[in-house]
Formats: sequence, C-alpha cells, structure tokens
Amino acid sequence: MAYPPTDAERLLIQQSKIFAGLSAAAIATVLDAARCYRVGRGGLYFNQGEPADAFYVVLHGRVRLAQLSPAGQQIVLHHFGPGDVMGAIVLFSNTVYPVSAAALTDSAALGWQRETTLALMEQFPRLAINGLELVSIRFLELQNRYRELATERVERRIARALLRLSRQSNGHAASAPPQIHATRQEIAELSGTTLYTVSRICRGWEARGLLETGRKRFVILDPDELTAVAEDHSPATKPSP
Amino acid sequence: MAYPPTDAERLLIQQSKIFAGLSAAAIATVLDAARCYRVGRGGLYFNQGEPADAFYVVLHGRVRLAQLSPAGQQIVLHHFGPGDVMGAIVLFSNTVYPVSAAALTDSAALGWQRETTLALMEQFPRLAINGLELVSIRFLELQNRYRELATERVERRIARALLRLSRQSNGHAASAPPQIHATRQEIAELSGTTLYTVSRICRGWEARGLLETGRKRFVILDPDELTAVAEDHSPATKPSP
DNA sequence: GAGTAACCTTGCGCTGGCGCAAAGACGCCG
DNA sequence: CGGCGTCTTTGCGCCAGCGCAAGGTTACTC
Repeated sequence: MAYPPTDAERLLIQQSKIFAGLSAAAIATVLDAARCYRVGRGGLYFNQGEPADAFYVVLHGRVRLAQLSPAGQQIVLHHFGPGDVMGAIVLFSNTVYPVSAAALTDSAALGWQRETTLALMEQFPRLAINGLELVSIRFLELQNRYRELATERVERRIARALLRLSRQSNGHAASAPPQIHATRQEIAELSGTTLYTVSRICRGWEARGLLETGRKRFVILDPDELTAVAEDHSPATKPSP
Repeated sequence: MAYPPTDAERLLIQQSKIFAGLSAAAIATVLDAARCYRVGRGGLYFNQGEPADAFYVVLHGRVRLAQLSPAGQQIVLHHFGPGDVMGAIVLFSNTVYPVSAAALTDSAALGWQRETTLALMEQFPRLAINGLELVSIRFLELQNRYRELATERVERRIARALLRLSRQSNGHAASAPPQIHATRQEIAELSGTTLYTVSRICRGWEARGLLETGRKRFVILDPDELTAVAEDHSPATKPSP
C-alpha cells in the first residue's frame, strides 16, 4: 500500500499549509521522505489503540476521525479533506493513537514516519511552526465544539454540524447546492446526540422549508435561516408541527 | 507590571518542558527575551476578545483559563500551575484571545511577544517542537473531556473533575491529604453542569464516606472509590456485547 | 459581636432529550 | 418483480438533570 509519491501527487500537495513559507528545495527534501498510501472506502489509515508512528497529509478523498468510548459509543471528532494534516497531534504526545482514521471515500495520503518528521523539523523549523499553527487551529475548533456541547441545546448543535458539513463537502465551490451525504447516525455522532433526535429535528426543519432530506441526504434550502437557528441566542423554541 | 526576570526566576523556569533538550546557552538567549509579569489574585493575564500578542510560562500561583459563551455562561477550560505554558495556542492561529486567563492566587509568569517567539523558534527549532508537544498534550486532554461530556453522565464527570483538581493542587507531592480549594460553581463549570447538581452529588458522596466537603473545600477521603465512580464503565445505558 | 456578603443545601416541579419498538421508505441485487 | 438489508420516521414512556426559591452556614469586616 505504501510507495513513493508520483510527481503529480507531489505537485498536488505543495500548496498545503504545512509547507507555507518553505523554499521549493526544502519542500522537495520533505516530499522525498514521504510515502504515499491509498486507502479505499471504509479502510483505515490508523486504528485506535495502535502505536502512533506516522502522520499524514490527505491528497484526495474524505477521512473521518472518530473515537470509541470505553462503553462502546462512537463520537466523530473531525472530517479531513485534501490538504489537511492528520495524526500529527498524537505524534508529539503519545505512543498510541487515541482515535481511528477511516476513509469515507476512496482516498490517498502522504505519510511520514515519526523519526523522519522530527529530523525534518529540526532541519526546517518552519515546518514545526506551521505544524504548531495547524494544531492550534484544530485546538480552537475543538474548544468551540466543547463549549457548544456544554452550553448549547441540541437543535443548535445539529444546525452547526450541518452547516459545517455543507461547507466542507463542496470544497469552497459556490453555486453548487449544498448537498450533504450522511446518515442520521453520523450527524448524531458529530453533534453529540442520537439519531432519533436528529431525525425529529430535521423533520421539523423540513416542514418549515429550511431543509430537504432523504436517505443519506440533506440539502440545505435556506442557509440563512439555518444559520439563524445556529447563532441566534434567544430562548424561543417552536415545537408546533 | 512587566520587568526583566530575576536570576531566581530564571533558575526556577529552566526545567519547564518547553526548554527540554535546549542547551544552557540557548535557554539563556530565550530567557533574555522574556519579561516577567506579576498578577494578583483575581487579575487577568489576558482577556477574551483582546488581540493575542504574547504567551506565558507560569512561575508560581494558579491561573484559570475560562471562556464566556455568547449567552453569558462561563465554562472553565483549564487550570495552569508552575511550569505550564499558557496562551501559546492562540498565538499561532488567531488574532484575538478566545479565552480569559485569570489568576486564582497571587501569581507570576514570564511572557514573550509574538514576533520574538517566532524568531526564537526559527533560531531554535527544538522550541517549536517542544511547543508542538505541549499543545498536543493539551489537545488530547480536551479531546477526552469532549468525549466525556458527550457520552458520560454528570456524576462521572464531577468525579473526574475532582480527581484532576486534587492531582493538580498538591504538585505530585504525595502524603499530603488531597485538599481542593474551589466553589461548587467552579466545579460545575469544570464538569459542564450546575452548582445545584454538584452540591447534591457531592452530598451523596459525603454520606457514603468518599468525600468531606466544606465551604470552598473538598477533601477526597477515598480516592480509590471515587476513581471507581469515574472509571467504571458497566451499568447505565449501553450494555456492551 | 453584630452585620453582611458570599457560599451551600434542599424541596419541588418541570422538560429536553433519550431510547425502545414498530412500522414505513428506499435502494440494491438477482 | 419480489425479497432483503439498511435507513428513516414517529408514538410513547420515562428520568436525569435543571433551575427557582427559600432557608441555613461560614467567614470576613468594622
């Protein structure tokens, strides 16, 4: 499954934020140390509990980062797309992956081994600084989700999860209608609730014309109104339909 | 409030993890670029919403990192003690502090400005790598708390909050009885619940002899039993296969 | 030592959201 | 086309935890 990246793949990845500010020569050196991994839909880059020995930059496809609680409940922590760095955090702090990274679609990623990474960062400090920046951004995202979970009602969390997903799914390409391909269960895991509640609430929104739902499908018809649900901090709730 | 660190302060801080693996000369250079800040009980190192321009390493005292939700609810994200790095995350990702750092006791910390920090990291890559490690550890902690909040019942979360605090308060010095100095409200903010629930549950534990409580005071009498409450994953909702 | 402010406890009613169960709806495959 | 597996909807019961309100305690100040 692992082999040196092709020239096309090297080209594709050079704009990743992790390489910002590095010279072309430096990037070439770093890329030379990488191997390319292809993982089909449903496959794993790494599994919770395995020793953490590498980090990856996604080339294409979507990858879901999830954690299994001791009691067996799954929570989804993040979705990765092209250019995103995954597995970097654990590389510097732990010996075992605390999460699993599963491909949602056929996908490919470049990977670096831990020792290689450390040596490269000593050689190109900029790489470490960029890494710090990326980890920090992820940290703040998580912090916000933590706050949401602690203080916001379910309805709002689901709205945010949908908006986040729609932003991710069509890679910043506007004009396309924001389609989301996910089950109720997946939305529930993303927003910290249950599939029943997701179903009920989305049904309500559908009745109000905010959303169109189907099997494994969500289409946001009125992004503004949904954003209002997600952001508005007034206590009013309307369970009339 | 800001002045160059004294020699005693410089000595005190050299063991901080952020300096691991750096030569004495390198540490001296880094320390030369720092300023020392003293903040009395209740004072702020930085306030949510202010532009983020510096990061700190705590010399002594305790500092609470908290966030105010748009609706005005406060959640406590972290407690810092001597040697801990604070404010580093936002320095690399944002322009505004998303949290406030308030001194719980009289305290002091060394601080570095953003530009200075970046330059030092370019000069001493090890500094960036250490930073990455520290941020990563914080990240995993937060991830765990997120999972707890999403999947665990209140009782368990309170137990964990108390255990965490007791571990922090007596800096790894054993033998001392694990005393915690905090209000019900603070415990509630740490575990994502309300002061009423904290009061009721701790009362229950007191009756069972696990805990001794008082005004702004918690003493863990039976750490093992409390850990059992925090860890035991058998009953309640999901029967594992 | 009396006043006061902050902190803690507890009764009570209420509801958001969970989760089972059962019945649809959709899509796929032979 | 019919059967099957997966996904979705919805009725219903239920309870953990919230939050007010009222009263009790502790510690600090003058």
